[in-house]
Amino acid sequence: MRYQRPKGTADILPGTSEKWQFVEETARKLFAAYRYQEIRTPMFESFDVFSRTSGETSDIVTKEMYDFHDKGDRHITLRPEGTAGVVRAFVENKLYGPDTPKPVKMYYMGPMFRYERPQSGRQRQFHQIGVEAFGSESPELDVEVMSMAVNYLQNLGIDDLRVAINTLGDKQTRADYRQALIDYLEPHFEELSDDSKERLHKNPLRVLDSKAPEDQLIVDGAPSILDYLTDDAQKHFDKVTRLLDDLGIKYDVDHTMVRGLDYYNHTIFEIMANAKELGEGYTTICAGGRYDGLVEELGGPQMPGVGFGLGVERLLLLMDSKDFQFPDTFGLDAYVVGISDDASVEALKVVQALRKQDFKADKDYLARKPKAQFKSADKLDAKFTLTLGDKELESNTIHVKNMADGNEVTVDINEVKDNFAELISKNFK
RNA sequence: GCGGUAGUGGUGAAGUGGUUAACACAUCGGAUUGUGGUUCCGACACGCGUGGGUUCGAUUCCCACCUACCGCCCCA
Repeated sequence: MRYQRPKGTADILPGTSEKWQFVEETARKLFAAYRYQEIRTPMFESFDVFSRTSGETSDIVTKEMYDFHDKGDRHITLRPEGTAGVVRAFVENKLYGPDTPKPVKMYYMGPMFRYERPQSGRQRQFHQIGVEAFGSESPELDVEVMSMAVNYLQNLGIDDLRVAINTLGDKQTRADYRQALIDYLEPHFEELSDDSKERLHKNPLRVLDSKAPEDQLIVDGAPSILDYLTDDAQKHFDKVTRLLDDLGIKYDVDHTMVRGLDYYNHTIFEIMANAKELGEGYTTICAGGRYDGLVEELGGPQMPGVGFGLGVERLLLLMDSKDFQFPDTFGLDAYVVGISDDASVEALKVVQALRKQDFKADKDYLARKPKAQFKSADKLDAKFTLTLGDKELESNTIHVKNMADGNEVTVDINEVKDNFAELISKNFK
């Protein structure tokens, strides 16, 4: 064991990669139905792209980012999330222009990087699937994005979902609320956990989702952001909840839910699922929200946006815990046994002919004895085992056996080479 | 970055300061010279995460490091 993979990375091996493909395929199909198109952006960006969008929250930028200087002394960051890069591309390629119909709807999937201590479902290289929609302030788009996320998870067999929503309102709302929160917390300063003492002035909203029990007590009595919404913010939020009701999407309003980033406004949401593999109770699998200021922040015009991201590793963990039945994609249709050097050559031709007909076919490449070859056929879960020996070679025939019921028949070899499907329907039930 | 637990073959694992590191599964070979999923027999650890130390001798004791898992910070 000379070399090992870097800390916090994983090899996705055959047997598991099929699950990934399935999850990705499901996303592509569903997102297409919503008219979202794929965008592929670089896996690394200039450090500034992320430091800018992450809003100076020092921990994220200094501690959690995978960054380095390249040979040209450019400060590079391996993307820690999808949104910033998509927004950068949106601006750089002027997708805000009149040529692109609004809203611009895009999705992405791929690896993301965070320099953190690995735990189950949290790795340094992990994968996200996400969507972003630009160019509409309508609450309807908020709800479309949410419903798409819910649909997606349901399609993957995750049904005991909890959708939690909240609003961060507009700038005015947040400024008012931030002050109100500080005013409330300051008298309790000494009772707060050390972490929350830190957070109080840096990012007071973060105190709200502290896990420390002593903080919980104080937070319970804290003012709610819902009482500080401006008229516009209130209107937006009301519309969102009404639309969710109309669509029959169940949700809870959690006024203590916040985001670590400054660019979010109005609707934010998290979708949680219940699985003991991911910890006690409901844990977040998907998170998203509206970010009307972000395009501008990266040098574009004033252009609203909304989106979500979800972690694929956690999703897969969840599906496994629910014993989700992935479609079987690696079953073999035919295994061709060749019982001599000559027969082996002919077997290769048969295998090729079958593959051309779109059957999954394979043969032995280790010059193994017939016995071992038949074992392989069984092991590989082949539906049919075709046998070629000197006997068959002479008469230009081939032996076909249905592995499920043991029925077998000897036929002209060209029947297999020309139309295997017809041969099966003719000879086997 | 901080704290805790662990690290033996392809896999699950037992075990000991000292000649051959259990057992099971898987794999390969044979019984059965052309038919599988059962059975029987046989083979299968460059040696016990890496490096150093203690010792006559270490996989077993000590130290450092690496990695995994759990918790904290963080969670875009």
